[in-house]
Amino acid sequence: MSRQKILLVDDEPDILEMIGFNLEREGFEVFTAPNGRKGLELARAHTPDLILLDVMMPEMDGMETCRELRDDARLKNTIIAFLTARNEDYSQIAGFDAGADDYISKPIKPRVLISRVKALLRRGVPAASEMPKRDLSGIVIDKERYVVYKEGVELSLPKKEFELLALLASQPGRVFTRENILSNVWGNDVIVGDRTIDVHIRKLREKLGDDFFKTIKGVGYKFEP
Amino acid sequence: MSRQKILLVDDEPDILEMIGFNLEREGFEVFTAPNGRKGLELARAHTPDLILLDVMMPEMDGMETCRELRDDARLKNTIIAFLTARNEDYSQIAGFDAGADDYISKPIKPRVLISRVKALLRRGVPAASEMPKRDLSGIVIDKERYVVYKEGVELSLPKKEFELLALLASQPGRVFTRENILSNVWGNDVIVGDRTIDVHIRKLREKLGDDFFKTIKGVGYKFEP
DNA sequence: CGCAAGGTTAATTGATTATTAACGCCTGCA
DNA sequence: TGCAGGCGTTAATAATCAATTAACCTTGCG
Repeated sequence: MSRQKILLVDDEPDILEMIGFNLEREGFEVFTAPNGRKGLELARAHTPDLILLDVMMPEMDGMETCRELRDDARLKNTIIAFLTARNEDYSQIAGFDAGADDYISKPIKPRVLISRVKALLRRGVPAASEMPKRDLSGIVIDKERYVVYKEGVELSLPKKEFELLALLASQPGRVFTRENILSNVWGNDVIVGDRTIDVHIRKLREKLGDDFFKTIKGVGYKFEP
Repeated sequence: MSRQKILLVDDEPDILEMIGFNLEREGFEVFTAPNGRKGLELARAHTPDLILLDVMMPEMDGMETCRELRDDARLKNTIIAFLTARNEDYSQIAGFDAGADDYISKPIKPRVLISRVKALLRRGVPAASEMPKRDLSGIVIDKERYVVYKEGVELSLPKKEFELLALLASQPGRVFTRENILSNVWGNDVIVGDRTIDVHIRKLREKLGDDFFKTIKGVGYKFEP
């Protein structure tokens, strides 16, 4: 197999050099671009396996670039990871449903980055996605802050509601039985009635929209973008 | 809390020892059995928290064992994970609906297995699912999502219909008697009239196409791709 | 033809979930 | 301390949808 190609897009030359150097040392073929437009060009020219995209860039930012990348059939399946400054306001990101596969916070130690990159390439899916959980639906769940963004609008849900949402959304599409839900959100030894779950589901539907939560009668609930 | 108990059932002594050793080193209380029958005994004796079940075994295979385990009230809630050889033909896996909670492919690195096991015990829900999706001539059955795709189009069937389909499709071509069907989909102690099955079959025919369900008069029904 | 086995349809029953309101229980705060 | 408000829970009721049945129809075959 030929070397795997990585495209690195960031407006800071230092970052490009530093990360690029480390990736190359690991045997990857690295392309770098200082802005979205150039990045797009290179992506189309080389169809990289992975694209690391800084979110904040002049001229054409990460979000915009990502969307355009996703519009290119040949890049549909390319893994795209956003590089974000730590503590960046996720509500900025939440609004855009650009289609990234993972978020990586800067600054990041080269070794850590390398292993994230390798994991992404190996699995095709974000490993332990560091940050906001995208759900291809304008809904972002930030466990760290106990906050949910719906189309960029911040909602702060009560604990149970949040945890229920987080559980369902952890595997969109998967049906969780009431049993599943109880043992995960409430714990194995707590006894609460079945209706309790319904009520919380209802509150979530109220706040996030009915369509996201599907009832499978006699089976359970699932979250669908 | 006392140590969590894990029952490991596999006919290969090497595997038993290897996995068993690793699980014990992690602090679990491990029981091992070389076949389904022994496994069942041990399960009843110790009510483990998790059962790892090899699918292919002489004497009493994983599927069969699983079904029997599920029939035992005290083991109703025990987590059962199947160990399957990679690339095993899932169409062979009638245990599709035998009631397994997760599928784990062998060979698997001990470290990976351990983390899967821990996740299962912690969450009671499989993390990244290797649950088989049955694909037969344009019909895909996804038990995890409780959804069926017909030529890519998503259909969500009611519980009984879904289970009936899953049963028939678990062994395409094989005839299931009405008795078979009743005991698998409805359970041994439920009494329903004869026409009930017909009606469900009819609904399936309506939704998936007449041709898939063949009636063998005086015998039963079968599913044919 | 007449029976046996299934097929069809629509109505009925039954189970499960949705909804709403109410009740404690905390927490924060004057 | 006592009040206000948010949260989690439950109970009661309504609404929804699946499951079942009953009644009748069709088909194949002796």
